[in-house]
Amino acid sequence: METQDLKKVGLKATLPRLRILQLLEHSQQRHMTAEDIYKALLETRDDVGLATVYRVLTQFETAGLVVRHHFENGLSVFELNEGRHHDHLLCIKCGQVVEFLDNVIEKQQCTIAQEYGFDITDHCLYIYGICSNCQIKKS
Amino acid sequence: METQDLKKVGLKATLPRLRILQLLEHSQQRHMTAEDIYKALLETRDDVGLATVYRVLTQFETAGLVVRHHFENGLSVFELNEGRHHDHLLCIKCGQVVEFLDNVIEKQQCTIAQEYGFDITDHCLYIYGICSNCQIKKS
DNA sequence: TAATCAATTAATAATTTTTTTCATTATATC
DNA sequence: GATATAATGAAAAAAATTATTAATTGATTA
Ligand SMILES: [Mn+2]
Ligand SMILES: [Mn+2]
Ligand SMILES: [Zn+2]
Ligand SMILES: [Zn+2]
Repeated sequence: METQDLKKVGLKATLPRLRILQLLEHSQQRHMTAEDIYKALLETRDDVGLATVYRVLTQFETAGLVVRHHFENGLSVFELNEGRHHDHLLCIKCGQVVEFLDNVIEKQQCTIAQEYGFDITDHCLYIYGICSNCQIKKS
Repeated sequence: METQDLKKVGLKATLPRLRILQLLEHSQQRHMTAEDIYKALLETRDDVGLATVYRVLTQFETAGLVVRHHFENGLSVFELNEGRHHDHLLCIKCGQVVEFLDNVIEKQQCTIAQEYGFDITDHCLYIYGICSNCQIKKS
C-alpha cells in the first residue's frame, strides 16, 4: 500500500501525502504541475492546501518517489518515479507527452560525458514537435 | 554592427537593446539569466530596467537572436543564437557549462520522432554531472 | 538640423509561481 | 488513550515574470 511506500522512505503516512501519491499513481495525466494536483484534489473531499502540495512534492522528489521536469514553459512538472528512466517527446500543439527510452541515445550520452571528463549523474532529453493527430488538422 | 542585426529582424536599434545584445556577445558567461544581465548592466553607465531586460530578451527570442533554456533550477537562461545548434553538459557542482554537438544523437532523435509520427521542431538535451575539476576536490 | 510621431523605455504595479512562518492538528509511539 | 513530535493550512513573503502608463527616444520627414 502507499502507506508502506511512504514509510519506506522515512515519511510519515499523512493523509495529504497519501492523497497526492495516489493521485500521481492513478491520474489520467502522468505529468502534472503542483497546480494541476492541487486542483484535482479540490474535487475530492479531502483536499490539500497548495503549500502542502508544493512541500510534499519536493519531499517526494528528495525521497525519489517523483521526478521533476521543466518542460519548455519552465514550470515544474512532476511524475511518479517508477524506476524506469525515460525521455520525452512533446507535442507543442496539443500537449501530448510520449515517453520513450532509446539505447543508442543512452549509450551515446555516456560516451559524450566521458569525452569531456564528466562523471554523469543525470540527463534529460526533450524532443518537441507536432504529433500525427495535430499534423492532420490544418492550422 | 549590432544596429544592423537589430534592424534586420525588424527591431529598432535602441540603447537598451544594443547594450543587451553586446553583453550577450561579449560577456564571459555565455548562458545568463535576465537577472544576470540586469546586474551586469548595472555596472555600466547605461543600465537598463529589469522589466526591459525581460521584454527585450523575449523579443530577441522571438526574433531568433537568442535561445532560451530551462536548466534544472527552472529559471530562464538565455544565450546568443549563433545559428549553431548544440546541446549542453552541466556541472552540478561548479555550474560549468560545456556545449557539444553529437551527430549520433542528432540523427537518432529524428529516428525516434519519426517512429512516433512526430514532426520534430526542436529538442534539447541536458546532461548533468560532475566536471573533472570538481571530481578532484574531495567533497 | 529641427519637428514629428510611433515605438520604446523606466518605473511601478500586478501576476504567477513557489517558499516560509506559525498556530493548529494529526501521526506514531508508549 | 495520552504524549511528544512532525505535518498541515492559511496567510504572508519571496522570487520570477509580465502588464500598464506617462515620459522619452529613435527613425523619418520637413
Ligand atoms: Mn515521463
Ligand atoms: Mn549553449
Ligand atoms: Zn498534438
Ligand atoms: Zn564542476
